Amino acid sequence: MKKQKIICVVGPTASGKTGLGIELAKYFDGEVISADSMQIYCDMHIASAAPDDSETEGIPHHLVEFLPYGSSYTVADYVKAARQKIGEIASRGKTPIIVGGTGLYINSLVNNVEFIESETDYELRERITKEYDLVGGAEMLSRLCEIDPDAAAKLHENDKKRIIRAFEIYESTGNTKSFNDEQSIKNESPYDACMIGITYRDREKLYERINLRVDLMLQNGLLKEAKSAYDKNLGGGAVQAIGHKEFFDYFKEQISLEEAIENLKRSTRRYAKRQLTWFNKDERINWIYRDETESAVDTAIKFIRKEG
RNA sequence: GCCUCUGUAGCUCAGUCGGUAGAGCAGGGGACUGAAAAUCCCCGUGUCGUUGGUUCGAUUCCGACCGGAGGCA
Repeated sequence: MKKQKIICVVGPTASGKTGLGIELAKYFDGEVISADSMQIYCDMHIASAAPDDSETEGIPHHLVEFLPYGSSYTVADYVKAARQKIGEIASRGKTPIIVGGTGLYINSLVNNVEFIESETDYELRERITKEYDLVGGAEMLSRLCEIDPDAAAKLHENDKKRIIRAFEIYESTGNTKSFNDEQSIKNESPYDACMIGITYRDREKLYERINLRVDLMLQNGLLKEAKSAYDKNLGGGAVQAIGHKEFFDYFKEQISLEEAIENLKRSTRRYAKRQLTWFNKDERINWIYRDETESAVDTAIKFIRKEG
């Protein structure tokens, strides 16, 4: 079977992924699918740095700003939706270009991780969480060790979310997490992905860009957007967005605006670092360093040509 | 000009009654399979301002000098 060719543009926040994705789409007659866990939501256009119509130059962008603020979404949902979009774009004879910074989403899509067809059971999760809070992480981890020693060995007793999830999997499917993980990557990926990574060699330069971008967001009305998110007071994935939550303490009059802005810049820097950790271990990625190359687009095109 | 305080990690500062030093923040590294912009783990050697002196030994005590802050003139 011939594999579907796709292009993936990854990298830390503020590195220029969006712009590169659009340029590549123009060059290869493509359409963009976002791989960003925050750009999926509505009402956080500024904080999530979702592309403006003025930027996209008519290139269709998929999986962007389509979910109501306050709803929940999972990797499994994302992969399902992205696969469908890839199929649609390909059937139009266009090139699918995945652009985004959410490592988990990209990896799961490209590596063809197959998730079990089932909804998240929030009641079950809550029940296990209560148990965790009652008996503590060490006890929970040792219980996990009884049923799934492989998974337990990889977890730290403070890794609450993952310990809980391991029990969740066991109770809802009857299988262990390590068994499910193994099953999930049994089938070869239907995609032949050319991975392009974009960043700065000099970390300081990336951080300068981040600081600058935060200032720009503020000029564009970030504070107002954050305030309206704060007033909504809803749950869901969007409340975790960097760019809103940093202002919540300011709205509560617990910190100054300056402090909030500093916190926001710091959160963004740390996030960028985590993204780099994620992508750096992926050997398939062809890296472009913006501070060392004349034209990121030309370099990217060369990489893509080389891989066919 | 004189007096007082001060100079220790990128920043703010502890500390060593003389045996070459440690916190917070910043930062760095790693992990990641249904919350992932989330979550979790690990990481502190720096001419102790410079230079002389005392001492077995000085970042610590003494002197001079060079920065910084304040006070008196």
